[in-house]
Amino acid sequence: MDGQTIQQFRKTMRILERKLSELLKNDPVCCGVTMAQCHVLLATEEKNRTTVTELSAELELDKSTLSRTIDGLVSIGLVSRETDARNRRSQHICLTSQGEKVVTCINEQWNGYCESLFCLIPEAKHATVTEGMAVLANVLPSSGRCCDAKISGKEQKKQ
Amino acid sequence: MDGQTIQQFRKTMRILERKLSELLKNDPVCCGVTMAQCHVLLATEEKNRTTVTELSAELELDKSTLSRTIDGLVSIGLVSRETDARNRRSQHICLTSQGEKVVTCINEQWNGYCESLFCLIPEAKHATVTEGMAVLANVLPSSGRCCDAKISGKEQKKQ
DNA sequence: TACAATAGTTGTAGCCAACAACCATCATGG
DNA sequence: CCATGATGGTTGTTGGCTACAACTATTGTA
Repeated sequence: MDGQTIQQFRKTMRILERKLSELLKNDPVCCGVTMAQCHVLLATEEKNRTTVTELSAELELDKSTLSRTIDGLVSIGLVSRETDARNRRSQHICLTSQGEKVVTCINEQWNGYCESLFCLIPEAKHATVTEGMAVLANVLPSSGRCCDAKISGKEQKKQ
Repeated sequence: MDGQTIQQFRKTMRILERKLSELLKNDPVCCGVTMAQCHVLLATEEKNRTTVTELSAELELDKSTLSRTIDGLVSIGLVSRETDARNRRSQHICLTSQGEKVVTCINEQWNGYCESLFCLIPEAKHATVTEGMAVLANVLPSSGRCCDAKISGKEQKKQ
C-alpha cells in the first residue's frame, strides 16, 4: 500500500464523507424529516420498540441528543413514548402508524435512489462497490478513538 | 440488483456515513482544527492559493459559511487573506507557514490512520475497497438533487 | 454615468451534538 | 424501613456547521 494509493484513498474518503452526509442530509429522500430523525426512525423500526439508552448505544449519540430528537418526532406524531409499567424510569419508543408510513416512504425513496445510483455503475462493478463499502464499514472503529494508538500520536487539546 | 442487496447496501451506507463523519469529526487526526477547517486547509493547500468563491464551488458550501470558517482560520493564524490588487473585491486565501505545518501534521496523521485501517483488511481486499469507494464517490451526485428524477418522486416541502 | 454583475461579509435562524446537572425510579444493604 | 447508589431520561447551556437573505464594495458595461 504505497503513499500514492493512500493519498488517493484519503481523498476519496473525504469526498465520500462530504457527499454522503451532504446528500443524505437535506433531501426529500427522508420524506420531510431531518437526517437525525431519519436515523432514529429507521433504528426504531428495526428494533420494533426501543429506548433512549438502546438508541444511544446503537447510534452512538448522547442520550440527551436522542431525547431531544425524540421530542421532535413525538411532536410531529411519528413516534410515541410510553413508560414501562414494570420499570417506570424506562420509556418505550415506538413508531406510530404515521411513523410507519414515513418509514415506508423513506425506504421506498432510498431504495429507488440506490437503484438509480447503481444504474450509473457498470454491472461488473456492483459487487466491488457493495463489498468494498461493507469491508470498510466493518473495520472503521465504532466510536471516537480506538483502532490502536496510531491515531492519537499528537494529543493536542482541541483549540 | 435485488431488494435484499439494496437493503443491505443502504444499511452499509448509513453506517459508513455515521462512522465516517463521526470519526473524521472530533479526532486528533485533524491536529486541533475542526473538520470544516480541515477541509478548507486541505483544499487551500491543493490549490496553493484560492478564494472564497473557489472554495465554495470546490466544497459545495455557501460562501457565507466559508467566509466564517476562514475567519476562524485567520484568527488562529493558519491562513491569511490578502486582497487582489487587480480586483479589489477578491481576496486570496493562502496558508501561513503555521498553516502549512498543520496541513503536514494532518497529512501524517491521516496517512498513518489509513494505513492502520488497511492493516485490518486482508491484503486481497485492498483493491476492492479502494476501487469500490472510488466508483461510488464518482457516481454520487455533487450537490443536492440531481441524478435524475427518481429522488424527487415525493416533492414534499420540508416540514 | 446609471445599472447590472461579482466578491465577500454580516444578520439571523435552525439543526445537531456534547457535557454537566438534575429528577425520578428502582435496588440493596444495614 | 431507610440511606445510598445505580439506572433511565430530561433540561440547561454551549458551540459548531450550515443556509438564506440582505448588505457593502468593487468592477464591467451599455
